[in-house]
Amino acid sequence: MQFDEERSGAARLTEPLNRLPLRDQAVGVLRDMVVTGALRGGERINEAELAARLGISRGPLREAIQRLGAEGFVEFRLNRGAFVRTMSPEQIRHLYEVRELIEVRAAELAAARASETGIGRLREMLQVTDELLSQGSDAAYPPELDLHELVLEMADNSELRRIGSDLQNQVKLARMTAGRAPDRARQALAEHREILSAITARDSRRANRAMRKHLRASFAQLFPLGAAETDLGARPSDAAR
Amino acid sequence: MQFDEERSGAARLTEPLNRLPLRDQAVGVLRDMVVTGALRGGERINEAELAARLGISRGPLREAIQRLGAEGFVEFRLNRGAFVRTMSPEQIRHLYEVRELIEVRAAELAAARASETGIGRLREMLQVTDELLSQGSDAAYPPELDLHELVLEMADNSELRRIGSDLQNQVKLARMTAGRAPDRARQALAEHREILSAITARDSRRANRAMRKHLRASFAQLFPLGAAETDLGARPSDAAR
DNA sequence: AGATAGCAAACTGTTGACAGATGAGTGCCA
DNA sequence: TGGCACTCATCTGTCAACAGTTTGCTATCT
Repeated sequence: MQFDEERSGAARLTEPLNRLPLRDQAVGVLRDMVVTGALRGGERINEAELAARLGISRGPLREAIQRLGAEGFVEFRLNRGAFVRTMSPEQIRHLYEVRELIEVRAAELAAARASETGIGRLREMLQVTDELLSQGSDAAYPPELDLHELVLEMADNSELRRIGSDLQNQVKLARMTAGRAPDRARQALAEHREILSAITARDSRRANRAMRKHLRASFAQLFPLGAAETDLGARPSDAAR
Repeated sequence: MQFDEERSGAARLTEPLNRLPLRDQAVGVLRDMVVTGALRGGERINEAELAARLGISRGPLREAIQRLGAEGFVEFRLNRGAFVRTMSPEQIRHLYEVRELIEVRAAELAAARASETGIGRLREMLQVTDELLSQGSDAAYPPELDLHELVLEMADNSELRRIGSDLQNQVKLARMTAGRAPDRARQALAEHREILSAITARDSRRANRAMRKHLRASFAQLFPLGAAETDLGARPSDAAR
């Protein structure tokens, strides 16, 4: 999100040819710490201690914390510093409402707009998905393969991608505060398969329905009851262009 | 966005009872400087000079710049610092695509969900709008009255509001880079009136259409040609709940 | 004259230290 | 024994200075 070279995954404190500013490395590490629970919801961030732990000084760390703040990972209290954000069930419901809006449209656009090379990448992922499905239920994607990020990219709209990635982060935070839920990996894979299949077939309507179904199931898993509260309707829209 | 007390408008470097951290005051000032053109697109931000101009040191200023970065107002280059972001015509098109998605839904939800007191506030704004319409064409809303923010608030979804406000900022940036366009104030007021009327009547379909029409006209003004490129369809959706 | 290597100024990235605020703990008083 | 004021350690907010990089300029060589 800041430099070309930055990747969203676990940024190590190593040194590439052009080592990134400590601030940017810290952003990556902090994001990971929040979504993995190394920093727990509601916990106060002790700057001096954390800086020492990362082996940097408070300056770059404070800059990183500001970024986390803008991304919704932490909140600030006057003269008390930063606290890891917790999301209320209502906020999580709101989040999934917006996520559905964004990602369903992304799936539609991906089906309508994806380039040939893009379709190729989707096919690869589809193949990986099928292999995982044929294997055991403890299957998991390799970490660099993320269906939602891929769909957002295929949609070919820089702003949609920016917002979508932001929401992906929020979802990770929501999963932390809501606590780990029962294993849904296998089910999710099957839903992914349907999404991928629809997009590679360039079928916007089917992509719409498949993504919507997937997201609602994902939400229902977080809150087994009351999932039907959001009634946004599943009407497909005409494809763009 | 960071503390309760922060307001989005022109934050002065004064001191309330609990004076905000310099960093937060700087965020407000910098946002204003970008959207008013005091800092021009593409311009490099000289930290030492700007800090001196604001009467603060580089520390808090750098933290503020990080926030601006996360908000999309500035971009970073390694060892070159921060530069005020410019948006390409394509990025602006993308922005308006997403804005339509978000704000049209917000208008629908506002019509469906707005509380009685919320409807009251909308009626007030409707009245102000009518007064302005009956006056000269140089009429303008008082700065604290923003239809789009109000609609986002009425939609009663914290995440939708967060994303929507973010997009509002992007739009301001887009207006700067696209340059001031011909006077559309009067036309915009009429469109606002239709939106307000629809929401206070709790008519989601009409609110949908009115907001969509308004946003497309707003986009067309920035790019008089090629506005029809985004063909997202104007189908109304069922109201939520 | 044009190109190139070296130098110096300017600026970012980073650090450590100071000042003010917060809140937990302590002792005093009713 | 319960409540309250005070004290003090801890931590955030802020600043000033140091270090490494980038870039424009100058001088030299071809």
